[in-house]
Amino acid sequence: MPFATLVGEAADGIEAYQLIIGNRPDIAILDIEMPLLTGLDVCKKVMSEKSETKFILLTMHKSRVFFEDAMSTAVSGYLLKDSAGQELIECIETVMAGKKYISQNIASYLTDHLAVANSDQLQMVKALLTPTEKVILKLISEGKTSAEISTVLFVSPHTVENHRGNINKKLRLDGEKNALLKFAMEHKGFL
Amino acid sequence: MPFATLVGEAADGIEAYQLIIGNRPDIAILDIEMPLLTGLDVCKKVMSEKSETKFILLTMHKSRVFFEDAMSTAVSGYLLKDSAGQELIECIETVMAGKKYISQNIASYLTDHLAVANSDQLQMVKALLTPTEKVILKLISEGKTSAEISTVLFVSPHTVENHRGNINKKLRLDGEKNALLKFAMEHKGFL
DNA sequence: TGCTCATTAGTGGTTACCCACTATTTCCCA
DNA sequence: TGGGAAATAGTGGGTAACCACTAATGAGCA
Repeated sequence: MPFATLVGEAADGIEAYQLIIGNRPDIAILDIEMPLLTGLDVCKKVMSEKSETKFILLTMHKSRVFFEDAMSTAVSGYLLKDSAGQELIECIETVMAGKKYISQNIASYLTDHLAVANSDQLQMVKALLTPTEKVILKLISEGKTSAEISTVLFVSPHTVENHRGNINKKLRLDGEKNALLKFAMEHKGFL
Repeated sequence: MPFATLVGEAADGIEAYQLIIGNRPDIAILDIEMPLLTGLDVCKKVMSEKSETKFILLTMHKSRVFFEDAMSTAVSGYLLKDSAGQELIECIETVMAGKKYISQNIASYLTDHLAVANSDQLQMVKALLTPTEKVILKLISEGKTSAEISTVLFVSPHTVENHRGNINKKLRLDGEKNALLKFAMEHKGFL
């Protein structure tokens, strides 16, 4: 990054949008929490107009919703304000090189969040389910039907259904129809 | 981290395992690619014996399979060999503080991987589905049944079923029973 | 104005999942 | 050696998802 030119600063989202459209910078660094338009709104609006501008978003919160939204909007960088000072240069360089960069804090938050899936009901899985039941749960998480599972395990479909029932009871997946499938898919990768 | 004592180095997985069991270090830094036992194998083996040792894994590959495996084994740190030099100290400090640390490179790989979900069928979603169909798909991804969706949208259950059928046709989710639910849950967060 | 598409609503039928039982065999452990 | 857990297999019944139709209404467009 030999040169860096600051084309402007904006007080709110609309101003930011106009600045970006007017100057077409390589990189726009936006606060998610902005008046009028959020950083994400600006980002989406600009991207819908075939801009080459790459976006780095700053946020105060480790909000999962914002993060997932940002990721699906193909944002290039995502920084927590806490760490923006130390990481900003590295982030800009990474983004200029065409790669993505997310805050180390967010990264650890993500793994923590994954670890969250490790608590509650996943504890029950490990504690309560028998080996066969765990295998079946894993196969369910891969989208297999009871019939398919029965052919994989060389057992009767009835047996698989029976195990499903037992798993449902143990995990308190009461009532609703595809509760087990939903549970299995939500915890995919941790079974 | 005032003091650091190196309790030993190992040439293969079994040696590493014996060293860890014999010395009970605070942190074990393991190569995933090792002879006899992989770093993950060693990690699992030690953890099954109620050890307090925390694990940092090194790998050459950005393999998703290994990463997910490591995460579900509650590994504390995960570094690419490329960046191990710069990141190792920070990683150790983070892990000693009880938090998790994953390579910046892996983090960006993960976001890239999320972006992968953006291709193929998700393109079809955006291109082919009508607004109402997208809304319904999103509600399905949240685990709602057709009946629940019909009450949310103030329409007949038949209408919802009808939309489901159309979505299935457009996305070529032929045949299998809960194909739409599976698709919706797999792409949760990107609808 | 006619055409298409989206949305709405319905009928009828199949299948997969779930629920509540019973029952046998095997294996481990007190 | 008896008791309990796990795996196996079955019967019977309910509901949700899917499949294949038909059909009316309204919006947008050539």
